[in-house]
Amino acid sequence: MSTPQAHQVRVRFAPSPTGYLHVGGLRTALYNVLFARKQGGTFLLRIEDTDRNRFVPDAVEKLVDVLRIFFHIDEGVEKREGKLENFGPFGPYIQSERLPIYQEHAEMLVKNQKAYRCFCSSERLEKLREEQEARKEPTRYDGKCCNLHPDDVKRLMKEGVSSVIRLRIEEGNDITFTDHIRGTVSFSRRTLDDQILLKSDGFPTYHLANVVDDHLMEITHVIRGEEWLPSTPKHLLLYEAFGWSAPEFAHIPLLLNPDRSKLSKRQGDVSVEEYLEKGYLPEALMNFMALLGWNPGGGATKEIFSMEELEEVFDLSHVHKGGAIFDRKKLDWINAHYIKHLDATTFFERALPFLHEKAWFQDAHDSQKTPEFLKKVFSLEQERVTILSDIGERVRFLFFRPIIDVALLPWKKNSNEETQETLRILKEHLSSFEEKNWTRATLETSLLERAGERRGDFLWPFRVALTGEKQSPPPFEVAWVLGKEETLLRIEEAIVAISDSKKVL
RNA sequence: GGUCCCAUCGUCUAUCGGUUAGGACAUCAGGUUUUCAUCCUGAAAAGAGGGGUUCGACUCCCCUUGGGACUACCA
Repeated sequence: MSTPQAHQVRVRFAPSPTGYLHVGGLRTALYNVLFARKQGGTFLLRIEDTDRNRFVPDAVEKLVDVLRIFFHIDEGVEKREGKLENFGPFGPYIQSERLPIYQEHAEMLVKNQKAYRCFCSSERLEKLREEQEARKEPTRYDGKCCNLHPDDVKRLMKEGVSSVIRLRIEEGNDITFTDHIRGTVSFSRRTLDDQILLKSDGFPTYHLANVVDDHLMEITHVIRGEEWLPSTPKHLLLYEAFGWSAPEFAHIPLLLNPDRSKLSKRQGDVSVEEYLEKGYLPEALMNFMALLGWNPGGGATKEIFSMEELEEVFDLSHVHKGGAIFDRKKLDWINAHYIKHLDATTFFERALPFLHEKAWFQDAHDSQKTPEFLKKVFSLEQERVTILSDIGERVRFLFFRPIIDVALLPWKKNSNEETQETLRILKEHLSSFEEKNWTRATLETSLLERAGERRGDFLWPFRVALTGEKQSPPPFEVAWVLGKEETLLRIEEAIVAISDSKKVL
């Protein structure tokens, strides 16, 4: 006999496959994972695909792909050799593969009078609801079928009239439970509807499937979004009807749009895939999400947490109750912070694919696509990009010779002649450089020394000549990346440009 | 309409009856050997309102207001 694992914490993330992972879902998953790890428990993934009308091809595969970038899944579904597979002792973990289980359980409830067959058509239900709304009454099932004679049920079934199974909610005490985040929550039974458990197509509704699976999979803590709080009493009633003890609940606050409504597609990016594609780092995303609604408490002001640290300190008791606006600016800051702290090699490896995606990069010269060159470019970029897809955008002049706007060249009130003279001095100075001295440090030291007090006079035309821009990394760094030959060429072009402009005048 | 949840700077939040109500993002100002970025310093910025309880409430209770979620054969 194996020891009963009554005290073993088991939590689940149970998304429905919509085609992409919602950031709110990612945070729910994160809180589940953190809670599980802290307790030394198990985190499982269950797929709630019980709505055939919303079937999206490959959605489960996509979900699994994204999720595994962030978390290790102990039980559930994963891709092995490109194929979806259930793994773990309580499978299958995909609800559409568990239909008979739900059907049996629903029938069991009917047999025990805890549920009943309802033959009302969708049309009748819809009309009923409309009438109730018109009368400003609570919309709910009127109980037409709740006391059907067994013979009638038999007859209707025989005739093939489509039917659903509804939970029978009877008079009784208020339903009260303790939520880990909200404390005691209480609902009156009278406001509860006779919830549909099994749809006419034989698929379970969320309520049935969720309760049956959480019980069968021995889930100890249900950590889910606050939108489920109002249906928790129904779930509790279901556990009771089955004669099961219910798991513990923790309803975490919602993620909000800037206008404080539930975070939605309409008002910005909600798909985790999109954030990843834009170059938000998974670890930055985790850090940011953890802080939306949770903090370590105790007056701590630390804001940067690795996943390991989070697993260490996370605690449901420090989860906030109110919803949190998804603040993109703060995410940007955290992401930039993580990027800056990446070691150069890692940054290079992770940002490179984003450069390869740029259409303009394809037109760059082969010598500018070598790792040697790109590493120099990236060293200029690391402290300047917020998201990885920013890579290269601000420094295209490193790949393509800029067109010089002569008007931009002079520093402050300097004349064209003075500027041209400066550029000549620069050219001469740089020409004398030996190739082996063409390093970042040497260039900086040497140029600053040559410029002396007149830094602006020197560095400004230098920058414009090299970049064509008013804003750029320091010109000696740009020169270092470009190399001696290209640098001298660009300076010469600027000198010529000034001469040409004089002729026109 | 009904049920439930929530309420500290613009945003994320600390505070678990006694604090000059703290931090971070964003904003603004200044500095860091030219611009951008980084970095540093500083500034402005909050307890929705009304009742209680208490020697003392941001903190506990009630009401009001405001916001949100749910109210499908969707999850």
